[in-house]
Amino acid sequence: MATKYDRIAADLRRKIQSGRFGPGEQLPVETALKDEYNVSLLTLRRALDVLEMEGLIEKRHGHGNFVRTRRRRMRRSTDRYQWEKDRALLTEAERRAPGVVERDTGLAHEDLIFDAQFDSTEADEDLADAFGVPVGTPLLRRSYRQQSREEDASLVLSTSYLVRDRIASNPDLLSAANEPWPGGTPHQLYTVGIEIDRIIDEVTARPPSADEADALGIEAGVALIVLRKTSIDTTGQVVEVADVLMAGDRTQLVYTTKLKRWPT
Amino acid sequence: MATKYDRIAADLRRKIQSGRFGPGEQLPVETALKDEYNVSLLTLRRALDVLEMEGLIEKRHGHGNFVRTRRRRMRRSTDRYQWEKDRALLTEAERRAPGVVERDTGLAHEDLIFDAQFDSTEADEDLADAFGVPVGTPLLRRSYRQQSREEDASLVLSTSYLVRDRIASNPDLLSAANEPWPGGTPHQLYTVGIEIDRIIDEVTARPPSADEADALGIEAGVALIVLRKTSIDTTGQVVEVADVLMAGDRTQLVYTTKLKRWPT
DNA sequence: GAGTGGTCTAGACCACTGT
DNA sequence: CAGTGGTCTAGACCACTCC
Repeated sequence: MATKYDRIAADLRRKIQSGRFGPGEQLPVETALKDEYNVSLLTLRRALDVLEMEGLIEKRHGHGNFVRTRRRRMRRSTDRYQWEKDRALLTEAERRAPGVVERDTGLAHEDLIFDAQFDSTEADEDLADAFGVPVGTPLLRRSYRQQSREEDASLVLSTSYLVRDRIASNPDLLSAANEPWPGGTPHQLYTVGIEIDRIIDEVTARPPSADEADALGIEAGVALIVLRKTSIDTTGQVVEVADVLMAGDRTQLVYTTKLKRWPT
Repeated sequence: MATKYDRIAADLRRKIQSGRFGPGEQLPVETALKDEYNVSLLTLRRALDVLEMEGLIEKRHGHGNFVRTRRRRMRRSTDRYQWEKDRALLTEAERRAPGVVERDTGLAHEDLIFDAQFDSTEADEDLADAFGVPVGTPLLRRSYRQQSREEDASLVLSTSYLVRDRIASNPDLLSAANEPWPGGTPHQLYTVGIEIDRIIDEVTARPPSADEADALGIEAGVALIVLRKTSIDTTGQVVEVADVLMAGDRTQLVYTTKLKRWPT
């Protein structure tokens, strides 16, 4: 037999999906629902937890429980990679034009909060393997946060790693004070003679940890898209490894695969 | 101030990540932990819920709470699309060789459970938009489940849509009895004169609904990768739309983007 | 059957949100 | 300040797992 809270959740789910409770609408208060279903408050709240986890409702402390409305999604397509690379060869004035984030989100520059922090670290086993360098190799770690001002929620949290020795010839690259860098990473690498040849995206998903949920401004019931982006230069060397975290409910990754034609 | 369960969860998290409790190891029983932290059983269990949601521990009813071990991941690369397309031109004997799922998972055919169900439906607004046809257009819906026998957990749940009229010239394509079809969808389409030119993957993530968690054999604390795969033929028409659900903790999608070289 | 986690209750008190 | 959800307790009883 299903549990009480499962049956209550199923009933409410049905009412939401049938439009009995519409998007954005407030559910009856918990004490009323508890009486309606003849259960204890805890059991009723357990049922609501289920729906929250499924992303169907949103709990607002001191306010009420509301049916979730669909969020606007940021589309992040791989076109961005070619676009960003091409931009690296433009003049500085041209590179100062709106960047790749504005392109993905369709938001104006003023609506975005940008934050960068740099520090030094050493390659652990995972990163050493990704870069093909010995464990302990000095790395530059760059943490970025790109947040939409209006929604008060972070869009993207990314941590980028570079092998320190390979970029040290341009000291400007070592300081977060120069961020946001016009032209982005492709241009930064260009200044030290590196051209990116291909980029490998590895995508998984998982629930956010407490810290990540906080940093990304994610509510319960939102999954995390975890993207490891590996950039390889024209000599076949891995030059950048970036771990990118995005809220699953407001992000859509788009990948197009062009297939070779059959022989006629 | 943080809540009691948050502080307990943080303490246990630290102990897990520091190796104080190693992978696969059983945590102390709940009554012991409750006494150790001087809280009620419910509060202690709330702390464990947090860790379960983060995928750090696994609760086994009647047995104990265990530190999660990392799962083996299925890599699903876009190479599969070209590989599958090329296979459509082979002889039937060759097409009967292990298919794309075996290729992704590295599992033998005998280790896989395959299940297909076909039925008829009509294009709703979403699908009509995707196909570029009027709402109400008759569609063939094909639901597939591919499951690993040994892990007793479904790997992939996918729902594929085809415009019925475009494939009806080969009645064999309308019956699930002919699944698994040697050579897969690319060969099926080949029999009605369709060649796929490119495939667009749109990736998002969200928590599973109760049904989906059940169907995919997912535990709490696992996110769902949701992939919409749109196949476009050489005339620019959308020929197949598939919604693919995968467990986020055991799937890794791999996309490689080759960039054009800078002019020298 | 002994030991484990899962569900559920009734009630107290705290914290946040709006007017 | 009234109304909402959030945390916490102590204790009862049920369901699963393994020996």
